[in-house]
Amino acid sequence: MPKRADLSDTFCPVGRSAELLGDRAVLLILRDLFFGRRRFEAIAANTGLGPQLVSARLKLLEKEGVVERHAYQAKPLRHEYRLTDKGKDLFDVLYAMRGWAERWAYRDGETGGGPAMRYLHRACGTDVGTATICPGCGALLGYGDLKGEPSPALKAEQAARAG
Amino acid sequence: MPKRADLSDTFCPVGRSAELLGDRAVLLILRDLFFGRRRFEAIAANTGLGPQLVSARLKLLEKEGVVERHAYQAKPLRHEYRLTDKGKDLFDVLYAMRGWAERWAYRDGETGGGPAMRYLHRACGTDVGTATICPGCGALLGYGDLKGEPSPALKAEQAARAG
DNA sequence: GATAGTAACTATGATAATCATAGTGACAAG
DNA sequence: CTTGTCACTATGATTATCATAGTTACTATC
Repeated sequence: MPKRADLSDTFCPVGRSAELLGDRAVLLILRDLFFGRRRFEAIAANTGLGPQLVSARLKLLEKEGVVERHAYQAKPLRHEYRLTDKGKDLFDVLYAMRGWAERWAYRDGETGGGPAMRYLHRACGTDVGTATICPGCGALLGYGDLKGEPSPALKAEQAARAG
Repeated sequence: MPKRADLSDTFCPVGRSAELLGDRAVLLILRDLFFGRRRFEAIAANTGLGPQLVSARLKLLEKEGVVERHAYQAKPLRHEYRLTDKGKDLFDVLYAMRGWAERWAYRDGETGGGPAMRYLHRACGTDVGTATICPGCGALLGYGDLKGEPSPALKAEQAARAG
């Protein structure tokens, strides 16, 4: 790519988000962070992205205040990456993307019947499907309210990438 | 870029969405389509993307079943692009992106006080802010329920690009 | 105490996507 | 019959991405 046009000073809010989120690598890294993968190598392995790209994007996300680098051991200095509040607030975007894909992006029977990823409302145990409001108790759903459970097929895929 | 890794057969729903949505041009074009811009030239002018990119992405979106090409005149054959149901269902994603940006992506006072883009609930007239449930009447908000109104600054920017 | 990991990166070169700019085809209007 | 509009396609320079290999700083094993 050439020097891509800069959208960081548009007044359009979607344009501003697109500057950061309109990038496959950023989206995949955020997904992994929301999933609890905080280590560089774990993210690189699961996303399938090269270390150079992961490095560049984590630096960008850090600069944007979406993730924080955190040392988790000192002897050989090692860092992990954590979502900030600004980062956690991106959950709605990723959750909407997941909902759309569950509804439209799978051929019949491909997942073996259910969704590729099931979400349960922690408070009441209801399977929320792709809803943003719990069908069981009516509560508005956000990051932390939900417990994700990958389908067997997805779990197998992740295990294969980690090995 | 090299031949980018293919995510269309991951079982991860975010990965599948990212295959399409992890692209600045796609996001900007979708934004314009949701905004009612259906003509090639209007989209190219407003997004600032070159005609080649717009052409390529519209073809991709059509292939994915997100937009439909529709002839609006026959003499000189002219087409416009419309969102399909699958495309309209992406509203939640774009709306979540907009909400995040309104909350985090503007420096103080940059928009002149309010949000860069105001959304009113058609049914009750309430300004919904960045909520997904109407603060006035409690209804769940989707595409078609909302009326967007760009701020003066955003309106001026769009007019400048169209000129 | 030399070899083999482990984790988090950086370096290198080939490939391909993006941008800017210009051009095309079909018609309408002046 | 020249100019204008709309929806594109063509071309060449630039640069991001991928694949692969290498680096640094330790720890654990033989």
